[in-house]
Parts: sequence; C-alpha cells; structure tokens
Amino acid sequence: MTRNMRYSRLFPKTLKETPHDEVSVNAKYLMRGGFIDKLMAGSYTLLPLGYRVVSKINDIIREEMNATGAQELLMPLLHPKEIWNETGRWDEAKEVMYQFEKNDKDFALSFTHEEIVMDLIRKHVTSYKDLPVAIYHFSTKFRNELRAKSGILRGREFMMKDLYSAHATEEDLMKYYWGVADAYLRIFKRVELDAIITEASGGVFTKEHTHEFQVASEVGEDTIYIADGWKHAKNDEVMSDEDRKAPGLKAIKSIEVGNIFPFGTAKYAERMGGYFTDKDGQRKPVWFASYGIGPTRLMGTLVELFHDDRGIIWPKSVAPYSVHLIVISDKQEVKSRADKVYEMLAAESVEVLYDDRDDVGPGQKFADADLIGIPVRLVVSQKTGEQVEWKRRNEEKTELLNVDKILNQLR
RNA sequence: CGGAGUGUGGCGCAGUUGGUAGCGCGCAGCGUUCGGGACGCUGAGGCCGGCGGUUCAAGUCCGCCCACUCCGACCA
Repeated sequence: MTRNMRYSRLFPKTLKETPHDEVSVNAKYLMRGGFIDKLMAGSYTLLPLGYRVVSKINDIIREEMNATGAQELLMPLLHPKEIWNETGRWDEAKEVMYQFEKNDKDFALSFTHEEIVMDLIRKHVTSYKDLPVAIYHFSTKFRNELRAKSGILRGREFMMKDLYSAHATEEDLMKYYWGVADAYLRIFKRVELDAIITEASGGVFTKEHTHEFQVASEVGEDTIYIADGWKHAKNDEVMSDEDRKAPGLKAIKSIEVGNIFPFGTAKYAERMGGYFTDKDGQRKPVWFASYGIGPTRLMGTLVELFHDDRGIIWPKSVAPYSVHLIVISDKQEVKSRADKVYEMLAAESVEVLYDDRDDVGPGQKFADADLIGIPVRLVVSQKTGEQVEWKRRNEEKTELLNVDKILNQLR
C-alpha cells in the first residue's frame, strides 16, 4: 500500500449527490466518498480508498489469525461438481451456489471451502503428528442471494476471511474453537465494535449449534435475544418456547459480522475420507471446524455505526489514511508551506491524504474531508501562519499546533 | 418469486390535454475569488432503459421485457 496520496491524483473523486435510489447509509456514504462502485446489485468494486480500508481490516484479521497458529494460503474459486457431491452439498446448497456447465462439465463458483480444505487434509494429513492444522485465506465468495440488499452488507459477491481447523480430538478442537472466538472478539475490539457472541443454527453448514458474532444496530437484519444469566445471546432460530419466557429477555437488532462452526467428524471428515492414524494405531476421522469474517461487510457495518450527517467517521485502526491535509489559498507561499508539511509527515511515515487541489474552494475541501472521514484533519492556510490547524473528525474543536506537536499527537 | 417504487446529457432532477427536450451540479476555456460544496462570460455534451404497438406526430398513450431500490421468502 502506498503511504501517501495527493487528492488531485486520487481515483475517483467524491460525488456531491447521493446516487439516486440508494437508501442504506453504508451504500450512500461509501459510494459518495469514492470507496466503492456498484457494477450491479450485489457486486461492487472496491475503489482505492475502499480497498485501503478493507486491506487494513484484513491486516488486523491476519495478525489475530496468525497469533492462533493459523497459516495463510489461497484456494481456488472454481470448483468441480464432483467434490461437492462427496458431501451432498451440490444439491443441498443449490440455492446459494452458482453452478454452471461448460464443455460438458459442471462447475461451481466458491461460496465456501470446507470440501476443498477436507480434500487438502485427506491428501496431506496421515498421522496425529500432522495435527492440528489451521489454515485460512482471504478470497471472494459467491452466493446467490435471492435479493442483494443493504448496500455492501449483503452482496452476491463479497470478500471473506475463512479459517478451517482439523484436530485429533474433540477437546483439542473445542479448545482451539474458543481460542478463535477470543481472537474474533479482539479483532472486533480493534475496529471499535462490541461484538456479542450468539448461539445460532448452522444452515447449510452443519446441524450443530454454531456461534455468530453480532453487532447491535438498528439496520441489522438479525434479531438476537439476551436474558438474565445467559452466557451467550441466542439467535431467533435456536430460541425454544422456554427461552422466550426467560427473565430479563431482551430483543436486539443486529448485524452478523462473523461466525464459527464446530462440525465434529461426521459431515466432512467421514464423508470425504479425512482420516489420520492416532497414537493408538487406529484410523480416525479428524475433528473439523470453520470460522468466517466478511471484511467487506465489516466495512459497511463500520459506516452504519460510525457516521454523522456529513459523512463517515472511521475508527483510527482502519481509516484509509491517518490524516487529511488541506491547503487553503492560492498564494504560492502558502502552498509551498503545505507541500512542506506534507513532505515532513510523509518522511515520518504518517499516512496522509493531501488535498492539494487549487481549483476547488475551501468549503468543498472541508465537505470532502468530512465525507471521507479520516480521523484527523490538518489545515494549512494564511490564517495558520507557521503552524498547522488540527481537528479530529469526531470533534468540533480546532487548535493550532506546530508540526512536531502534531507528529507527537499522532503517535 | 410476491408486493411497492424508480429509469430523461457524467450526477441529481423537471417535462402540462401527445407537436420533435430543459434546469441545477459537474465538465472544457478565460477572468475574478480562496476558512464550510464561490462568481461572471463562453462552450461541449441526449438512440428520453429496451423491443413492439396506437397516431400525421410518442419522453408523454398501450403491451411485453430489462435494470436498480425498498418490504417479504433465503442467507456470511
């Protein structure tokens, strides 16, 4: 990722008006701000600004995944029908899977990778000494949603980090499983979200109960329940009649930002021959689980939660740049001063977006800065003299500081 | 797939009882401006979502189709 950018060179520029027909906040601001572009319902380009945000989210996820001992790789998105037939999901998941025929052969576009991972495991794992295995990748998922909606929150094509783990015993699986749950909570904390662990059903993934990570939001399409004494919240699907009478029961609208599935041995390992030889010389199926986070949905969720009527307010950890530098004035002397500030920040490894346009008035530059939502705005103008004006996106207060002080505050 | 809405220069919109398309923004050039989406002058830019029909004449009326948004069914 490049560290700095002159706004005059950034592709593309902001939009003054909201694209007609867009209702969801994330779609409006992400499109106006130049973060995403819609090709068709549910299919978006991540433009340079949006790609930076998603890359930062991915970096955080990657750190936390690596910390659990997982290894990153990259799996294919074009799959043969045969592998999906081994678990019966070619038919079971027909509704969500893009399937097509080419040259008399049936293919699918990937909507998940359990089968592909299990294929890797049966090929490469033979002994308990090879376990556990935890592998993940970031890649596009294709899902034939009946209706794409809510901007980038529910697309037909989206980015996902999916992690898979295989273990010799159930104990080891569950230990790792809850370790990943902790890692997920840390990830969401780092992007300033309070995620609620929620019991859910597994859909086309498993009949076992699974866990979702939900973030409270009025625009969420899920409803979760919490009650006195419950360790985890519960999804609508798993609520029993008794649960509905629980004391202190409360319903919360929420957005699902992650989920984890403990599969056991039956659905994938036994069906696909994912066996290893244990210490006791017995052939046993591996204990298997998968874990997902959608970084593009996460980006949309952040916009839904962190914005005001002027635009986005990015958490520091995922903002496309750390500071948004604006120059006001047509005087060469002021412009040179702003250029110098830009170079000084760059020399100190500060990620800076520099609005150096000289054919645009101050009002528009301020409006663009608010819309784009970088946490700190710096202004160089006639008024600021040798100093630089400092303002946080989420505060009204401004102050004049020298560059050293600014560098200090940024650290 | 059911229900509701919307498709007109790049973007946002107007277009009356049918008579051959207009506004704002943006864009290009020139000049003036420079702390909250500045101003003046000049200019470029349009198969009115598509196909078919009615009519002397269709952006406008009729039929079919497509796309997008919202609600629902499905779901990270």
